[in-house]
Amino acid sequence: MNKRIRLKDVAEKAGVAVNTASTILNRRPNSWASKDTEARVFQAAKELGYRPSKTARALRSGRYHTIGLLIQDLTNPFFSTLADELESAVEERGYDLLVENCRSSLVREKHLFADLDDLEVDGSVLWLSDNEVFRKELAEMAEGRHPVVVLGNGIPEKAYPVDAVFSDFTQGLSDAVDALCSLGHKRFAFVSALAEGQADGNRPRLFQEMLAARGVPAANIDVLRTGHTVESACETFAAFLRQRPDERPTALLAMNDLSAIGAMRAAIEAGLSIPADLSVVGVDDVPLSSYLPITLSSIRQRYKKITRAAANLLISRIEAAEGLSLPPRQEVFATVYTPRESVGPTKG
Amino acid sequence: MNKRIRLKDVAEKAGVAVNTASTILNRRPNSWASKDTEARVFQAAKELGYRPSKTARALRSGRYHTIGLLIQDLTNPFFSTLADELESAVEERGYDLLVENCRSSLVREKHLFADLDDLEVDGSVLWLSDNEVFRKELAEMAEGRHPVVVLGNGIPEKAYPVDAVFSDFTQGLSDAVDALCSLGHKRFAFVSALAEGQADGNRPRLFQEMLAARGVPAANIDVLRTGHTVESACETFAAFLRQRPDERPTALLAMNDLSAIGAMRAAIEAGLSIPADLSVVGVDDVPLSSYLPITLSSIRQRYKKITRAAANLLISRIEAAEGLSLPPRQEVFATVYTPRESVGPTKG
DNA sequence: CTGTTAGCGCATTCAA
DNA sequence: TTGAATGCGCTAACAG
Repeated sequence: MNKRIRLKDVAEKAGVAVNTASTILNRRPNSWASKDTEARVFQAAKELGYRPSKTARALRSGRYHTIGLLIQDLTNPFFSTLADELESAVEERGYDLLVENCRSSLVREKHLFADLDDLEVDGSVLWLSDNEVFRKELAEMAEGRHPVVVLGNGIPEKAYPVDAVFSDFTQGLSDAVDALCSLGHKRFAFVSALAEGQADGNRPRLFQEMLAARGVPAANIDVLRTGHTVESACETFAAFLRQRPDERPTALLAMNDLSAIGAMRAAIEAGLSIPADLSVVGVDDVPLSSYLPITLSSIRQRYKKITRAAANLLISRIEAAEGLSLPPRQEVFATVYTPRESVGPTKG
Repeated sequence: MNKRIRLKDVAEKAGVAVNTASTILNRRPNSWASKDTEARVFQAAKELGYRPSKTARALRSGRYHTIGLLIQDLTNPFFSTLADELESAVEERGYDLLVENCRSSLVREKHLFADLDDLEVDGSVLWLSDNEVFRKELAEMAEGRHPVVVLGNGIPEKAYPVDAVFSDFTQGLSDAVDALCSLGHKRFAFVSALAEGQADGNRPRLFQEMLAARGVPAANIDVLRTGHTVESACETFAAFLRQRPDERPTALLAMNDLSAIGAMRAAIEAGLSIPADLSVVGVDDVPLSSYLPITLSSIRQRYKKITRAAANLLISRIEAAEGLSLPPRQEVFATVYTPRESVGPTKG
């Protein structure tokens, strides 16, 4: 029944004009209204329970006080943690977070990306399936008035035309490889978790090069392509184990914790014990990893740092004076290898 | 610098008036515009790359084509799965989903709840920490024009004044208890995962009654209160195990999978083996549960059914003729006990 | 079948 | 210092 309270109602109750109320309630600096009127306006607003209409404000001002986050799969703890942290980060700066969930579909990703500047947000943070694929579109966005920052693993060879925050994969990976090699591992599997139709990127190569530098020939490395769900990693690795009863790898590195967990499960079901028969390392260091029945070694991403950096880059750009066009910036955070129970020496 | 394309631009290009363009683009039924004009309008819209402003549309129509979802903790796979499924469900009906994350804070929950009808949504789905606490406010919402459906575990003794979808806990719980008892378990622990300051509700009592019916005295049941994170469940149960080196429970039931995983971890670190020394049952059946190194027995909630039912109830109410006021409806879905590796016979 | 008009609630010129 | 207009982009009455 109670109709919506408008600014007009507040103004009337306080005995002032709407714009006066507006200026006061928004604490605009150039208001030299008397202390008394200010008090009256605030009082009226409070008594009436006035809530400004975000929609009207947005329509008028073109500002939404909201930032978007595009992620691949909300169901993946990595992304939900990322969303959670980013929400905290932007909220401190007075922004809401709007999550755009690709649900592991590349075509959905295309659509969401295309609709990005149609979104009611002031800017967006993007964790794309593959930044390279969108390089051209990103360049176009940089021209437009929709600020964007891309996130990702690994530093691109050529810098992107937009703000970016990356995890530097090499440090953590290198430490993991060192650890595995010094534990005597000689045969490796690499599980790259990818969406359907997605390219491998340079990760497998990076892994191979690191192992090569430690004397492990490419022939001793099996590269498995799986989807990025637990299920698919489990199935893929199970199939692999079946068709390879001997000459099996003794160490496995998966591109994310979910895949690592899936592969671990497949190994267990195949009768292998972890880490005695197979050492497993994941990537992301999802909160759950350290609480699994067999705790999972992982290459940790710095969630807090990444999200805070992204929030800062994006919001600074949003709030920068209109004309001012900042050059693209890039920040990089190291990853850290975190050994846990899932890694141990080879039996042999 | 490409300015925003407005409806007016499309209309001009097509040589019609704005409202004509509006009626045509929105495929309103009462438009008897000539096929030819229609084609011209669509063509113009396409060529110009017209994207209607949701903000303006919302301001004008009071409809947002968005529904809100209030959850306790996005980081908890149960809630992220719920969000994911609900998003699918409402999208099929042409709505977006806006996630409101309490981040495990009851005060934040209060705020989000209070701001609910300030939100730019047509209605909301609520998974509250405790429906009873909000009973009064829910009744008020039912009066207002913000449709709401509450979700939850367990059927309330007194029906709520709003639409509701519940998981019926008793079936699954009863089956779990049966299974545990027939495996010879005599001493039990109950881990109720709660936010700080949250009441236990009737769950512990329900559990005790079920066990009593099977001849297990209350003295054989330890009720542990923990937070709802893995960490807190792990710590709480670890502390419990330390102070109770003997007379330990041989079976544990946790109010959600995350707590079950935390407790499981604590048991393992205390040197117990699962299920030989301790059987563990969770609630929710989070997707990950069946892929853990020791797969977790769980009382499954029917995510798909729950979210679809919620979407139907809410959207039907939203789209119901203005005047028509539907009575509160309630739907209930059974839970199903899903035994896995974490449950086995007692050693003794 | 099409065009004109009047707001949705707010912020922001301008006068006063 | 404050009040009266203007319009953000769109939809929905109307009247043509």
